[in-house]
Amino acid sequence: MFRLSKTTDYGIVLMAQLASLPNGTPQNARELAHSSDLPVPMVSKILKALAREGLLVSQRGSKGGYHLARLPEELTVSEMIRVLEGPVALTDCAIGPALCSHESLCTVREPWQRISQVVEQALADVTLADLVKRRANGFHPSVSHALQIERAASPREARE
Amino acid sequence: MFRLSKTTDYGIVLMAQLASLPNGTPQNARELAHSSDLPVPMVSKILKALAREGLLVSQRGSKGGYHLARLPEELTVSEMIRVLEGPVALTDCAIGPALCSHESLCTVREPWQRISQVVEQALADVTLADLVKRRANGFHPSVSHALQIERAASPREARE
DNA sequence: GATTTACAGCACCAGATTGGTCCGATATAG
DNA sequence: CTATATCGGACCAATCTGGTGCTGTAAATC
Repeated sequence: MFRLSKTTDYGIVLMAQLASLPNGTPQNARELAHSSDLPVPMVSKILKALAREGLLVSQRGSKGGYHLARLPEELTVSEMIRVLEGPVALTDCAIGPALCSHESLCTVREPWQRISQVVEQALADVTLADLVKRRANGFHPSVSHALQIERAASPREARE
Repeated sequence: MFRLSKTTDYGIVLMAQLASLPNGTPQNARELAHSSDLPVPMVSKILKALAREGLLVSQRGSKGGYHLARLPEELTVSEMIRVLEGPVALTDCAIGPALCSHESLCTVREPWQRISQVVEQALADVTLADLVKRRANGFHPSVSHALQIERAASPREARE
């Protein structure tokens, strides 16, 4: 269906939740699950994965929990997706060579690689900090920036 | 895993195959399956869907088959994906409002909508014709064009 | 008009995803 | 030191999507 899995979706929501409070404040799985209204086991599992991959730091024992391993400005959506569901690529063959038995016949592999790079780049242009910016001013600079670029630069209608 | 489904992947390969021969020449399911080395039942099913959705025209009876309903230049990757797997959006909540029970709590919905639009736009910038262009000159203008734009316009490293 | 050829729709199976439980390890509080 | 709170990992069940196959029906040819 070309959607992010719930695991990833939830994971990013949780990261955003953690990013919205002062860094260093540990938050435990149950609290996070409750404040975002997500199933506890799922949240627990996702947080473990994020800690294992080094995006979160875990603290055991009472008063323990998780906190961000890096500043929200230093963490891109692309990276979070990569950690939670593997490399960003629209097709398997876009990841690299020798992964698809049809390579010799298939004429669309190279275009897919390029398209995947464009998508990856778009996702790499948005940081966790961008996701957390308040709607106070109703604007998210870097995202809408990227959108403007895309729109202005390659209007298909105008090319044809 | 954030991949296109095989259905969509195969579907686009098949469309490309059809686009690479003179329009109007009908090609049947078995021939297409054989020339792209894909399972016949799958190919058959995909072709049906594409015909039902108006991207292909089907011709029954002997000497029948499928041919493109439009010129390859007039058909975007975005549209093929939409037909084969639904609207392009990274999360359900990016499609529209009132689809997720967490909307009131969730702070990342609007950013997702914008990101999805960027991705969609990137996919809308590539036409079926672009996918079929031969590697003769080793270059795919519009795709690499889009990539250049992205790269040049928003280098995260330079902004920070 | 009978035969052949090919599309159309329905039903089934498999593997991934989601959500859950339990127990062991570890750090803090008192 | 002991008790408690929390992470870490293994394992499991239900659901859902995606992939596959079969049978029926329409169209073209001869």
